[in-house]
Amino acid sequence: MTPTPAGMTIDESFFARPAEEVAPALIGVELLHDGVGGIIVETEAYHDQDPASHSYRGRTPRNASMFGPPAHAYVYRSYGIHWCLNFVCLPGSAVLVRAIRPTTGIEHMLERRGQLAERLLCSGPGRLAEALGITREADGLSLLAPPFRLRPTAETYEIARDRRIGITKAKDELLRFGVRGSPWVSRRFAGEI
DNA sequence: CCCAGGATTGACT
DNA sequence: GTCAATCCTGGGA
Repeated sequence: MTPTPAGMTIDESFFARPAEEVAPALIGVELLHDGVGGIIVETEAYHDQDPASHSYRGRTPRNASMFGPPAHAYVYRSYGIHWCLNFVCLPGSAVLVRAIRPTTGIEHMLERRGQLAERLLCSGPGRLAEALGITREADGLSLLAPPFRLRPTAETYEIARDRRIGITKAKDELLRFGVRGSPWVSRRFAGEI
C-alpha cells in the first residue's frame, strides 16, 4: 500500500484494477467536483463476489454503472436521504469515497451543508456528496473529465486499514482505508496496516 | 403488485 | 449510547 506519487496522471488503467488495490491508492489524491473538494482521506473497497456490494446479485438498473467501464462514477441514494459517490474499478467492483479533507471551495460547502464546523463538512459519504454538490446527475460520468478532477498530491501520511462501516454482511473484511490519525475521517482507525 | 430494508446522518437520552 | 427520517430498489408473490 504505497501512496500514489504526485505528478502521476490518473487514467483508466489506474481504475482497471481490483477495488481493494485502488482504494488505498486513492488516499492522498485530490478530488474536485466543479472545482470544489479536497484531499481524499478515507475510502472503502467493494469487490465483485462481495456480499456487502450492491453488485453482488448482478446487474440491475440502479447498479448499472458498476458494470460499465472503469474510471466512472457510481452514485446511489442512501437511506432515501443521502447520495454516495463511488469510483468504478474492474466490472462489478467500486471504491466508496467516505471522507476528504476540504481544501477548495469551502464557502460553497458551507452554503450547501449549512453553517457547520469544518470538521463535519466532508467526514462521511453522505456529507461529502452534499458538500461537493454530487447527486444522481453524476452517476455514470467519467472521473477523468469535468466536472471531476483527480490529481495525486505530495501529501505525506500513513495508510491505515480497518473494517468497513455500516454494513451487515462481510463486516469483518478489512476493506476500509484511510489516513492514520487524521481528524477528517468519519471514524478513527484502530487496526494496523 | 407489494413492502422490507438499506455502503447514513443528526438529534436526542 | 438509541432512534427516526425518507425513498426507492428489487426480490418475491
